[in-house]
Amino acid sequence: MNVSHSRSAEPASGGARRRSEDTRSAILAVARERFATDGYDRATIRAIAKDARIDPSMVMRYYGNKEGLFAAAVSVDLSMPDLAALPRADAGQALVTHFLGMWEENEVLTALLRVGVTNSAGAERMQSVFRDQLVPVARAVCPDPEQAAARAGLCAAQLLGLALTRYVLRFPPAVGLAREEIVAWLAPTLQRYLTAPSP
Amino acid sequence: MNVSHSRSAEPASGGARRRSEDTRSAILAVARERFATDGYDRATIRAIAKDARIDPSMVMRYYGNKEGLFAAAVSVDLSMPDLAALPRADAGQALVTHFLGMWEENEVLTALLRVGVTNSAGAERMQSVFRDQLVPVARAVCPDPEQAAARAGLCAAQLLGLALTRYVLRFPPAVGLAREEIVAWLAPTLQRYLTAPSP
DNA sequence: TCCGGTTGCCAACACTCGTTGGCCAACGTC
DNA sequence: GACGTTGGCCAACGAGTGTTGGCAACCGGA
Repeated sequence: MNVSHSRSAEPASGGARRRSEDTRSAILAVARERFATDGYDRATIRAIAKDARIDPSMVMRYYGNKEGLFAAAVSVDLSMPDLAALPRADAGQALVTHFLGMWEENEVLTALLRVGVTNSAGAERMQSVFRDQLVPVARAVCPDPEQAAARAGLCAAQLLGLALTRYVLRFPPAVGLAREEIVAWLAPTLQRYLTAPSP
Repeated sequence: MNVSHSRSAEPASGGARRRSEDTRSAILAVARERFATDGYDRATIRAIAKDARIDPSMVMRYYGNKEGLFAAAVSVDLSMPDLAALPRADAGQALVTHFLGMWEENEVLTALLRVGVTNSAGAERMQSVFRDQLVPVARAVCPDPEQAAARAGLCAAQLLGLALTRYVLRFPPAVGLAREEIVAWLAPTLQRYLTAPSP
C-alpha cells in the first residue's frame, strides 16, 4: 500500500540512480525465473528474496504483496508482426517463427503458462494477452472478421500446446525437434486455421 | 506403511463389503476433483478429507502420504482405439473424436494436466502416458516407425493445446467451439502429422 | 554539522500445511 | 463375555507461508 512511486522522471543516464531501482529490477528478474520454474505457489517470497540476496520484507515494501509482484514480474508484449503486410500465404510461417523466438527469448511466457494453469489471476492474464494481442492479428488476416476469435483460438491451441510439451513438460520428442522442423510442421496448420474456408 | 491390504478376495456382490472400501473410493473421487480444479499444491489433504467428510488422518492411513494419494487418484487409461484397423485416411478424425470423449468423460485428464505443469511427479506421469499409450498407436500408423515418437509428439502438442485452452484456461473461443467443429478443424492436422511425408 | 527520508534487516505474528500417535467405539470370533 | 481387529476422530507437532512493524545504517541537502 505505502509503496512510494513519488519520484519524478529519473535521468536515465549518468545521474546518481537510486539503489532501489537496481534491487527492484533484480527482484523482478529472479521472480520471473522462480515463477517460470516453480509456478505460483512454490515460488515463495522467501525464495525469491533469497535469490535476490535481500530480505523478504523488501519484496513486500516494493510490490505490496505477492499478487502485485506477480503482476509486475509477468507483463507480456508479444510484439506481433503485422501479418497483413506479408504475402497472405506466409502468415502461418511468420506466426510460428515469431512465437518460437518469443518463447526462447526469455522466461516470461513460460512463467505465465506455468502460473496460468493453477492460478486464476494468471489465467486471466493469459486470456487478456490472447484477446488483446493475438486476436487482432488474426482479424487482419482472416477472411471473415467474425471468425477471427475462433481461428485465433485454434492457433493458440496449437502454439500453446507446442510450448507446453516442449518448454514445460519437456516431452523428449518435442524437445528434440529443431526449430526449422517445428516451423515446417506447424506453419501449414496455422495457415489453414487462419485463412482456409471454415470446414 | 501399515496400510493393510491383507484381505483375501472379497465377494464382489451381496456380501457385507467393508466400509473402508467405500471411504477409500470416496477419497479417490473427491481427490480427483480437487486435483483437477486446484492443482497439486492447493488440493490439500485437509480439503479433500473435508469433501469426503472424514478426518485428514484417514487419508494418510489409506494412502501413506500425499504423493501416494495422487498416484492412486490419477491413473490414466486412454484406451486408445486400434488406428491400424481403420482406413488410413480416418486416423486423424478417430484420434480427435476419441480424445474429446476421454477429456469430457471424467476429470482425470484435467487433473493430470493441471498437476503435471507444476509438479514433477505429475509431469513424469504425463510423459509415461504419452510414451506408453500414444506413441505405440502412432507407431502402428506412421509410414516410418522411427519417426513415430516425433509425430506422436506433434499430435500431443495439438491435442494437449486444445485441452489446455478449452478445459483448463477456458478461452472463450475454445470453449465455444462445438465438438464437430473441433473435429473438423483438427482431424486434418493430426492426419498430416501422422501420415504425411516429413516436410 | 544536523536531519529527514531512503534502504535494509530482524523478529515476530497468525496461519496453513503434511504428518503422527493415541484414544475410542463398534464388530466378529472364540 | 473377553478379545483382537477395524474404522474413525482428536489433538498436536514441526515446518513453512505471507505479511507486519520496528529499528539500525546510510545518504543528500540544509
